[in-house]
Amino acid sequence: MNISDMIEEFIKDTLGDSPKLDISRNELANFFNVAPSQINYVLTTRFNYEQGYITESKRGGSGYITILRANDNDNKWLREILNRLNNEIDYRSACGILEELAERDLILDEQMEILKSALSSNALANPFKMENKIRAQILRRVILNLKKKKVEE
Amino acid sequence: MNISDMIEEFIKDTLGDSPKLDISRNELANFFNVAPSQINYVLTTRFNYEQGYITESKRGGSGYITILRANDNDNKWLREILNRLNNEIDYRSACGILEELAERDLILDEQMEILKSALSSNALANPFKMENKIRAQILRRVILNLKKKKVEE
DNA sequence: GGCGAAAGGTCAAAGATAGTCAAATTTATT
DNA sequence: AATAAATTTGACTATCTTTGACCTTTCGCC
Repeated sequence: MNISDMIEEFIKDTLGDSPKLDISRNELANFFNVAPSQINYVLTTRFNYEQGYITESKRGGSGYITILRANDNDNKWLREILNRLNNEIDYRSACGILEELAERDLILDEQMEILKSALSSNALANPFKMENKIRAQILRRVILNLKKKKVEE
Repeated sequence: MNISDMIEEFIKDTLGDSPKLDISRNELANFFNVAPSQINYVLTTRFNYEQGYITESKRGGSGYITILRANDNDNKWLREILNRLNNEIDYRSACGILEELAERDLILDEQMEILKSALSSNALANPFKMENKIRAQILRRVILNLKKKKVEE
């Protein structure tokens, strides 16, 4: 386990169940005997949005870094998208949204890819009834895509 | 017996009965006095998926290679699953399959999670027609889950 | 308001691992 | 012996971590 991992663990332990934690970059760096910028490294690699965290900070005298569990209820864009999704959406548009989601680091590229396969016409074809049937088809398509990838490699 | 065979034997001995083993590529190479890339050679020729193993690794400071036993007959298993998916499948079973897929490193954990949300009853409810409607619902559910996750953690 | 100290931020270089690929060598087959 | 297959090596690449020099923002004091 390297130092970044230990700092990550320390922060998570200290955070515990609470929704937010204030730290002092310099103190933390000092405690672990690393360059202050390594704290930034840990934050960007392990406490980013994708991992479910958001950080805020202030510089200058009595500066701080706050680590928050991400809660993006007020993301306008997401709300708009959700509205649009009350209706239909074709495959191309769905892909567009997925790409935006990935662009904004709300999902991983891998997740985007796998969802594209889940949402492809191929997967959703069967037009009539039955959640279970459709779900089976989606899963089937996902697995077929996995196999294809394997063959291609 | 050539060196690759000896490395293979060494790894298998060290692995013993346990399901996984961490090694350091450089240390191992050093121990056997071979080029580090020979470790990769041994891994790809003797510890690959067909032989019942899966490997994971991380580069950089305190990097590692993990050797895991793969469950046998994955291909057979995949084929069975695909057969089953010609019919219906309920949410619990689908999750079971997804977990197996992740367990066997056929999909990432993140992909498993996102597919679970794509396949939830919530997502597939609307029983009647229209690929596009259902797709919209799936995407909607995925995004809602993104939002929920941040709150729950 | 201006200045300087006290935070935190950025970015690129250096260090530490692991991966890839193809050439060279050795071993097995025909 | 000739050819094919497996092994061994090394140069080059990719990724993750650690460090440090330099930049920006904020606050308190004059």
